[in-house]
Amino acid sequence: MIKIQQNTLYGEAAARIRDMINEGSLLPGVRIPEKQLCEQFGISRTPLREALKVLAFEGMVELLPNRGARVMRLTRQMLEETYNVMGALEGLSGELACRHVTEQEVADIQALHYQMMAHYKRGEIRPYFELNQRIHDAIMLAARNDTLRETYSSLNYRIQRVRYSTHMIDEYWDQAVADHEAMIECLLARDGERLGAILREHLRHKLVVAAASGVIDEDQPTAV
Amino acid sequence: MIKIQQNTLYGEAAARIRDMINEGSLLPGVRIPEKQLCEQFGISRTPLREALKVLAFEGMVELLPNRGARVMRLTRQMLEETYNVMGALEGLSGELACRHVTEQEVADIQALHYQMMAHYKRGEIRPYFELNQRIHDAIMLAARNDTLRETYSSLNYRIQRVRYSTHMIDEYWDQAVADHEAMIECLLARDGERLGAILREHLRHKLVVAAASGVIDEDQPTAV
DNA sequence: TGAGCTATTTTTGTATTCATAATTCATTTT
DNA sequence: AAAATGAATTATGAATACAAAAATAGCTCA
Repeated sequence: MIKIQQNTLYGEAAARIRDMINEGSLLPGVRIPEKQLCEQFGISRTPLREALKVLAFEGMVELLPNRGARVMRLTRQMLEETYNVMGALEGLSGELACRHVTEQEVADIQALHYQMMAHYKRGEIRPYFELNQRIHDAIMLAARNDTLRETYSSLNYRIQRVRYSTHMIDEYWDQAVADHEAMIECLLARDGERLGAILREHLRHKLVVAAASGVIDEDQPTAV
Repeated sequence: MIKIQQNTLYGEAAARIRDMINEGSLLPGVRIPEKQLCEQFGISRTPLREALKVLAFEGMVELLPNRGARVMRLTRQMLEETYNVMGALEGLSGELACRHVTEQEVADIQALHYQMMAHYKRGEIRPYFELNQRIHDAIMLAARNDTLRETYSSLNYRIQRVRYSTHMIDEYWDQAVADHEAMIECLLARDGERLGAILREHLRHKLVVAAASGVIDEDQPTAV
């Protein structure tokens, strides 16, 4: 099967750089040498630089005039800010989802939830995370607001690397699962206000976990 | 006074195109011919194209592969979506502002408020809008969350053209002023939750005004 | 030997050029 | 005459070339 390559070079490049940052092959604070990446991707500098512009706007890299691009460092402050904003957005997604969600979607989300619970009980963290993400995505989709979804997604990119490297402490994990139980109840009852509130709180808990995991650059630039 | 030209060509170009869209010299849906703008700005295509990438990410223009850039049209749907998201963000700004705002800032905001009220009583809509914007900005600043501010600002760009062209009906104007009175009270009482709720509602009212003003492209693409 | 300056190299920012896809216009055919 | 096809033109996407700024290295001189 031939993949239809609708994507432009700069879009492709942006995606790859994003992945590299999230996977840790490009470390926070380090310079991104255009030439090297061009060779690596087999493209010229023009589309690569366009990609960097997009990523800069996303907040993945910072562009210093005449001094090139650097991978944005996540300070504790920034992470806190981002989680707060994402909390507000997820809260809205919950409210809107309760208004627009279909029976079918609720059923699907419930199914995902039970699947997730199974992984939780077995202590399988990776699959748990996977399902968790899919549930949140499903709620976001049910909100029927693409602007919201894109805004959220853009912020989410920035902190993916933290999420990936997060390892759960049991206590927080239990709390997260409890949040999810309550979320399902709200969805069934179409209680948007409460679902919104839970989602906001839910993100606040996640922040604590992320902060504890120690992947954050403290505000004073540590080397690298 | 010499303006410090820290800005790059692409940043300058992006700003100018933004302004052109907001002022109406580039109309929704029309193609943006690269060559023409290059001549107009006196720059080459490279920085201009970089500018378009940024604007595309902001949601000001849409980039169709091999078919160039078009000014994004504001459908009713999009406007509604955007106002919802901005409402959530302003709501958060209110909550955070009540936590972080200084006495001095509250006093400044109050001063702006009274200034605004004076214009309201005199029916001076332009200066009223100006002060109104500054009050919201001040609250946003008091929230001490740059991520929030930038996210909000990016969405705000998209709908500036609607705001500019909005003419107030007395009824809505009265409502807006009432909202503002309540906002000041909340700020003084540091009642973040209520301030947040008011701001969310406040934006909902603005949507009604914008929708009524008829500057929106309906979802079915009208010519142009 | 070390500090400061200059020259060289490297890298970034911008312009130009080349290739390819889309659009337009003319011609042909039904 | 209208529709369809194909050639010419134009615009976009990407690569290369050039200019300017920053980083580096080497050199001089105290």
